[in-house]
Amino acid sequence: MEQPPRRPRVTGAVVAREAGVSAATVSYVLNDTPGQSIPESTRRRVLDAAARLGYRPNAAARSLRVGRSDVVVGLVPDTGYTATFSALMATLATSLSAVGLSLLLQPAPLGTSRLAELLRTVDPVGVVALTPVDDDVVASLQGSGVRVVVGIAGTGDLRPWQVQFGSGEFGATQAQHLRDRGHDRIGLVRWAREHPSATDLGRASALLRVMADAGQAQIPVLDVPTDPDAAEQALVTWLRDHPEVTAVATMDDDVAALVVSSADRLGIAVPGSLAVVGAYDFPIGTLVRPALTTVRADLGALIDRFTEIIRSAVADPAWPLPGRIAVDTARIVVRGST
Amino acid sequence: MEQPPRRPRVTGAVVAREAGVSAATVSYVLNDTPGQSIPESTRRRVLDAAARLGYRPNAAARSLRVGRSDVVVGLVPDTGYTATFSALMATLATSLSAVGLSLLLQPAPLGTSRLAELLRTVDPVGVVALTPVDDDVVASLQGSGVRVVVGIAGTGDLRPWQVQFGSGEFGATQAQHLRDRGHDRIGLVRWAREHPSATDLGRASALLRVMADAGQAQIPVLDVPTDPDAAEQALVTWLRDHPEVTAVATMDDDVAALVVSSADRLGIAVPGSLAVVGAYDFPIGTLVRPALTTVRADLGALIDRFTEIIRSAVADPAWPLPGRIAVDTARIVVRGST
DNA sequence: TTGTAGGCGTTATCAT
DNA sequence: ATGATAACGCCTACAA
Repeated sequence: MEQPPRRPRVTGAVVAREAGVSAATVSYVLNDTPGQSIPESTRRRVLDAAARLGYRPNAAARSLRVGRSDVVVGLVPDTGYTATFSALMATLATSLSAVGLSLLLQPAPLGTSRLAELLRTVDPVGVVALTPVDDDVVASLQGSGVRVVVGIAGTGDLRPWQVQFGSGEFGATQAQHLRDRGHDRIGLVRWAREHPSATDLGRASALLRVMADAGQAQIPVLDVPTDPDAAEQALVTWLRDHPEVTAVATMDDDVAALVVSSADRLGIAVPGSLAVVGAYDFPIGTLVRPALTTVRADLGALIDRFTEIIRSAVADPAWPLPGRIAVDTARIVVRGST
Repeated sequence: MEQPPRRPRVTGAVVAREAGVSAATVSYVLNDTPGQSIPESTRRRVLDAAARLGYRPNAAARSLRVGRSDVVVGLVPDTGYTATFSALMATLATSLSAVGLSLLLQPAPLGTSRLAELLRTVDPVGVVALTPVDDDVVASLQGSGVRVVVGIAGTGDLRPWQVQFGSGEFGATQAQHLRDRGHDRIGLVRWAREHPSATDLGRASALLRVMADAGQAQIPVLDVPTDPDAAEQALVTWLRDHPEVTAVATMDDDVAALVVSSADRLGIAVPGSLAVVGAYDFPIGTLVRPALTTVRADLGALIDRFTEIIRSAVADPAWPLPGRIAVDTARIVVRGST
């Protein structure tokens, strides 16, 4: 097995020779450089030659010249990288490539120094952070030619260049849906964790905010153990202890499915006596009966927004930073459980 | 809100000036160029200067010079990009970055022309394909300086530079486990699809292969409709029609969970009267009772192998292509359902 | 042992 | 309207 010979590179110079013009002209034509008047005939000759030879501009040379690459760095969590995030990144890659940008994945969390290294090496034009970024990281980003940073906000305030995604709105959307269905005493069921994540907390507080308007000042919360038997036991006890609760919102469809099956065992009718709304639209949601009403992120909308922000930041040298942007991506999917 | 000023770039020349040597010496020291004898004192001065200034070699310039980048392109399916694949890519990114390579995600399927474009623009050093690649794509890869291609094999023969992953072995592992448990009449349960995928077919044939040795020449197959009610109906009927079946292997844990709950309703004891083995270790598997025995990919092993292959292909200019490689990554996770 | 010089492919400035 | 030419940062023969 031999390494095959590398075929010669088609450079701008080769195209220029083929078209009978200079390399500069090729560049002008191919980039539609403003302030140049190229006659249509020349233009055609260059375009034809480029197409015929299959010319592709070299990314490295271009980056070296303009001092910035076409790369958008995607910071992905090194743990808890969910199917939702993954779908988002894959789709974002498609969407960015349509505007001539490439997505380069980097696992996070990255220390500031490590990230700074990366930035100076590849000169990315933008950063998409699916993981929270610290202030000092953002500071190092600002000095290194990165034009735009869009990210997922955790708790706390949004930063400039950040787009908020998920968490809080999910809770509000769940609560709103239950209110619309006439419920004013709802409960929250989550997985028991040592330390509740920012998402957990955000979800709960959003729920509380919406329900407060409906006259419910406090929300009973159940932290479900991961062990199946203990989980069902806990659920059964909790449901018995909170007869005033007519609906529950859950952190994800897995717990929601558990709630439905426990209610079934207790003879509690769903959604008649207890409404259940899940989250993330897991496959299990369509397998249980009744099928789960759930909340999921409208990734299409989010990605369009991401791409548009990045695109305009790249295209316009004096792009006005948008300050804070909030994108509401939570969508309710109504099925049988509410 | 203003665009902050870009701080000046730390180039090799700057480091050279700081260290009081020439740019060439800096390059020699930083790259450990063989055949050069640099005194320790000079060496230290250069290293110190580089560290002090935070020097990072520019990827674009290096690529331009060397004619090849440090980028490994990852071809990801634009549909059916599962959590498993995503975890694989994220981890692979980490693992590659440890050897100085970057992962650049590209959505697939890409037509040959589109892929060829990409290759000529970024000059990747390797390609990791999570999606099957056609012969002509491989051909175009060979001519463009790509040093290695590792991929997921579908049906058919493995190609040189390809590493096989998943599918077939899953079926064999499931069957082997059930044989070990004493079953010699097993059934296969999958989701009903218009066109069975290569994975579906591979899984079934591997199952058949193993069971043939145990004296079972044919395997009853049930294609479960996605509608929940129809699904349970189909399962109940099928279980009644195949009393000889003492164990079932399923395509994933979602169907497996469904089998368990249907068996429960029919009064069939699991695993006493019916053993069930799922696949992919979905969260639902630990939520049902009995918890699901399942098969999952040992991604750690796979990624180590991917990285090692890529690393050596990149490091050694005359890397002997390994022909075909098969990595067995299927691992059984024994829980209560078998 | 270390420095000089040339070139990788592109784009931008300045002539023509 | 188009063509030389320089420069981006790095690597590496070759010269000193």
